[in-house]
Amino acid sequence: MATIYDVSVLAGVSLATVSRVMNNNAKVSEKTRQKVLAAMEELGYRPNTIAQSLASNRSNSVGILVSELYGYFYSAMLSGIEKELRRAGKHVIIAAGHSNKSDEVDGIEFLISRSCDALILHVEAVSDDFLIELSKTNTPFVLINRQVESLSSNCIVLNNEQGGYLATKAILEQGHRKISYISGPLWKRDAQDRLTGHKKALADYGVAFEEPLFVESDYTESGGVESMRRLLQKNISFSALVCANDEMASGAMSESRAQGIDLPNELSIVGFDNVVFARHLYPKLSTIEYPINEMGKMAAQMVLRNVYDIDKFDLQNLFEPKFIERDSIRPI
Amino acid sequence: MATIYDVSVLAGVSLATVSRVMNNNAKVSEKTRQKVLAAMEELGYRPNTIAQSLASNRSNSVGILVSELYGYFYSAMLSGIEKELRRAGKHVIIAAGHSNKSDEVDGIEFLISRSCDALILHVEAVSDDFLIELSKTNTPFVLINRQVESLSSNCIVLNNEQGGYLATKAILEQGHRKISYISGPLWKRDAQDRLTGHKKALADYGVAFEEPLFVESDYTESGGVESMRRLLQKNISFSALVCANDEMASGAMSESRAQGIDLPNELSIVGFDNVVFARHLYPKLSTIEYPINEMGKMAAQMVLRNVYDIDKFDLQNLFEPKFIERDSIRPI
DNA sequence: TTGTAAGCGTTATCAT
DNA sequence: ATGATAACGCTTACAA
Repeated sequence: MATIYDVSVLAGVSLATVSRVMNNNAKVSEKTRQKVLAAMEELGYRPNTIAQSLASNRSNSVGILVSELYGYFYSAMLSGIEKELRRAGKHVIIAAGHSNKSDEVDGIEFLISRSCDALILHVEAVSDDFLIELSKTNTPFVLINRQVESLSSNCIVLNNEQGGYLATKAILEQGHRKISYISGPLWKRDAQDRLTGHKKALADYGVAFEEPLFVESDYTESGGVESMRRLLQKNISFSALVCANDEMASGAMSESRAQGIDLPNELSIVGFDNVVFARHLYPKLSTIEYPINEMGKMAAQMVLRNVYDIDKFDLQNLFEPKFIERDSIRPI
Repeated sequence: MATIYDVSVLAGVSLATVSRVMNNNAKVSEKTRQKVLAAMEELGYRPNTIAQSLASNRSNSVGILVSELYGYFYSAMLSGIEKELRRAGKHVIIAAGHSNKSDEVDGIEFLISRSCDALILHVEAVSDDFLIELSKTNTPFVLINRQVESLSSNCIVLNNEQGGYLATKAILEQGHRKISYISGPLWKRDAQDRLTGHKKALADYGVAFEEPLFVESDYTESGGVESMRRLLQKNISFSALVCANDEMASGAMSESRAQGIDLPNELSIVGFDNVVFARHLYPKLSTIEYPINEMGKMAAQMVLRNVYDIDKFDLQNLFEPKFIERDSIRPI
């Protein structure tokens, strides 16, 4: 592999000059620039990025920590990040945190030891205080899906409350008044917010929130079937169901059908997240779109701007969900 | 950040000795080792991986090229790769090739310029000759889902023919004899192989392959609905349908239902790939499992063994699919 | 077993 | 505008 030295010899200039034309950050006469370019071309020269990093103290790489590599949600996020970063010539190093504290901490240390210029983190288990401490080190980061007050300008979040509101509103507008709700685990902020939105929508339409129609679950499909079973056992009627995510909606749909309920005629259902299989369900699930790909893209732009001083982006911290109408809601 | 120099001073030894205990590749007396370890601990020393790479000409990183970051298939593959590599202290750099030649070539060059020690490639557009040329450079690679004869020991592939065989066999065993087939694009090797398996199964059961029951499509959901429409228009009856992937099966199911066909009673369907939404379909789709996560893991092990000389793995090039029984096939 | 010192391929600070 | 040359933090002969 040709080095900068080979180029300088062939072009008959110094190392420094070659470096200058590569980074074009200093004045080089057009004539020598051409000589150098020609030499590079002839040698098929490729700068050694490792050496560049060592010398410049910049790795041009950003570390990404996601909970899992697997699945629609994270892959959409990664895809948004990678595309944007790659376009700017940066690259991504990826680690998984598996939603537990020690893996998350390990992952972060790993990424830092890899000399990442910045981090994009989707962490769940680590504490706010840990993140605040981390912000005092010299590796800047942005947080996706996590709101830490004192770091808020580096946080990118979805307006979950609004999403919860929209889901329930869509149901209410079709005339439903007896509406059950399957929630995510309430220790999670997003589950809380979605529920808050739900309640607000009910209030706006003058419908009382009824405790018996509510069940807290765990965001999984099996949680959905179990919750549906519980709801049905109570023997109180309801014509619609809002689920705090699509997984649970899928479970609830299976269980409903198993119990002989005709979907969507006897029961309207709405989900949340718009995961990929939502439109493969039967009936096709109406749900709330979670623009995670966009949010990943924004995270990338945020580091491009804050860390690499590429100033052409408008930054945005809060993303708005929107309602996706399909076939799972019927007027009453 | 503390450097190896700081450690050596504090421990009262030379740089070289510190390096030796880090890499424990040379004899160091237990006493000095302890001194060094203590010094590292005290300083919170973290080796600078960039400098290590430059000096050792090893980056401890492996480049991954996938067609897309987005979606279950690739995320499952990445997840398998990352987990295995990370455990060995290597890390992954990821690029996307978008199934087109120029992006694939760019991606590969990008990864090489990042000094990856090895590559794991899932490429579709690039030619065999290109890959053969690439194998002459000094960056070794393994190929997932691609068979190149002269590189076969570095190829990891699924036995697609066997998968096609199993899918059709499952249908045949339920007594079906009029079986239609929606194929993937036949310029793709996997589509060919799956079809070959299908034909072989038919032959084994003494059923003739009938051209009118065959349609070539494109592996997409909309291709599935369109193909189903074409099949139905022909007005020849069939009691079962095998689809060369789950996407098309999903499309075919929607279209069938739209045309008033009662699934699975009037039509049995089998898919291929076992993508995540397969079990969310209604009826839950019986399909062929594609162990892509395992294959990713194997790719990582291959690199670990061939490039990093970690010798504890049994390598395997061919993976066997298996039939997943769910609710979409009924006896005739 | 331990130390010395020459790289690794760049960048960046001085001079010129 | 260009050239020397000292870092950057580590590995690895070669000596001792």
